[in-house]
Amino acid sequence: MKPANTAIKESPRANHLLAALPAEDFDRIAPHLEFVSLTLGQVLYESGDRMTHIYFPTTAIISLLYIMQNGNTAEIGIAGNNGLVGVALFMGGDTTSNRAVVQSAGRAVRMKPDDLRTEFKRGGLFQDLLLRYTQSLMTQISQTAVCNRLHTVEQQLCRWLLINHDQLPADQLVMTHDLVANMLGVRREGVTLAAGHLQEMGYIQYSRGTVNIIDRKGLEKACCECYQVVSDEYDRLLGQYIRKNLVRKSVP
Amino acid sequence: MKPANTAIKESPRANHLLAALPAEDFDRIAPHLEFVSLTLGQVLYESGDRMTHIYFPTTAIISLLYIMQNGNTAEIGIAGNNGLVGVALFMGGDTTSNRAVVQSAGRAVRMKPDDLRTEFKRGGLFQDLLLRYTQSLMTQISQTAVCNRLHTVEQQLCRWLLINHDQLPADQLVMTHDLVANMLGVRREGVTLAAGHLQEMGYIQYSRGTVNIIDRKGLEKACCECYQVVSDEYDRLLGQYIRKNLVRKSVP
DNA sequence: GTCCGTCTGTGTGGTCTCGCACATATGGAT
DNA sequence: ATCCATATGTGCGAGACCACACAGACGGAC
Repeated sequence: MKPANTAIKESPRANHLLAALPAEDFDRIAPHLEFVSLTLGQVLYESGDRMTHIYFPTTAIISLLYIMQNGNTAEIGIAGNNGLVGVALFMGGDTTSNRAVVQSAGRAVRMKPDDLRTEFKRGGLFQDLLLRYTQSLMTQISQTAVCNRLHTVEQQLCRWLLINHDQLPADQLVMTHDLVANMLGVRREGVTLAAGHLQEMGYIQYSRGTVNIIDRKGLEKACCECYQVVSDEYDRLLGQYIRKNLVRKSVP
Repeated sequence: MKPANTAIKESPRANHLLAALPAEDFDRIAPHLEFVSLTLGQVLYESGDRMTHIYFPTTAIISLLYIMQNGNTAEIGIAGNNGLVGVALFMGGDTTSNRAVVQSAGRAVRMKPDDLRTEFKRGGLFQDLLLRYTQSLMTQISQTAVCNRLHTVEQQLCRWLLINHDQLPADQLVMTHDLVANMLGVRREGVTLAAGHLQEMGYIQYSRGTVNIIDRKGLEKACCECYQVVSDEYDRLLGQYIRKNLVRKSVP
């Protein structure tokens, strides 16, 4: 169920985008990469902040959260070892109107804006990868919009669990109902209810802040189509670049 | 209320992104632009279709619609004379998982993918503009996600009316409740109710497929913050490039 | 003027989610 | 072992939206 090779997790190459670069490109970029450890709840940047780095998670998972004026929150995207955080740095805006917060503690490599932009301007494969990833992120956000409109809390919880499971080496997630509620933009009680049902069905097993994925297939069945759509689109956009031994769990 | 200069509507420069280009860049691109008339309901591309052109609307408005497997629909973004349709062509994916449909009949200029990519690869201001616009589109989609989760149909209807109003020369929109319902991903009756209330408040006046914006300020007050957030972010990202005489109605 | 398709108004009952209140359970700290 | 902060379970009334059904109103075609 988990990738056999754990040693690779200690390299920047544990990030799938960086892993997709040929040695020539990677070697040029590598000196500009800095390893950092990220703790649960850590904020990488606030809405409107000028970003200080672009992050390529290796084992951490980062949430992109929107915070309403009244304090309500809703997640619009997630990036783990299959992505990056900080598209605004190469898209040109330097900031975005959301917060990036560490969802699951772990490590990432990061890069300074100037180094990033220099490399981006070269216009080669690195640029292609970043732009393609950005498009896949747009798909993810779009699908979140649709999902928010049309699907139940339980379906969305399934989707959220699957997305996070994809980026983790194990079948255990660290998350309280309250935390997930903030991500999904719903009440804590709603999550308790949905999670209770999923546990009853035998798909997950949870207690006090940890959730174990017992039956992934079950979750996939209980989920709306949104998970698969985003997953497929990521594969279509980036699958050709991503090394085979690093493809996600969900691939058959 | 409407721009004084209507002659400019007949030029590709009626599109704000094209208008932002210095003569030197524009003259190089102009020979590759083709004027087209778009009719209400026309589909520019289907989900998964390889796009045949990138479109820069001059007077038309295009909706980006997601269609669920069960036929439900929800709009994820809109592009009028302040934007473009077909970001996937320069982002690298060539297709997206949504449908682009003409929301308001009018004209646009379009460009072939190869010509577009050639110009994009030059890496100058044109590339900057396209990437910045893409980031603003991401903001729009993000905000749609949040709005779908947290706001009422009436608030969303206000937002939708304001966005469309911004791109139109007059204060009249052609739209049935049913059409808007498909855009917002809600029931037709829900739109009737919300529209009835807005009419009662004296903000709009409608009958059989046309809506007149009577009191824009009123709509802005009845709206959620989402409209302003997206509007401000567009200005931040692109305002510096857009010619002053073409800025949107909402600017004070 | 008449007809007919389309657009809009309204009602009923059901489901989902909300906000709030409070009870219970768990695991770490002492 | 005990305590306590945190996490989870549950109940209740309200509101928003749903699906479905059907009535009325308008406007273009003839």
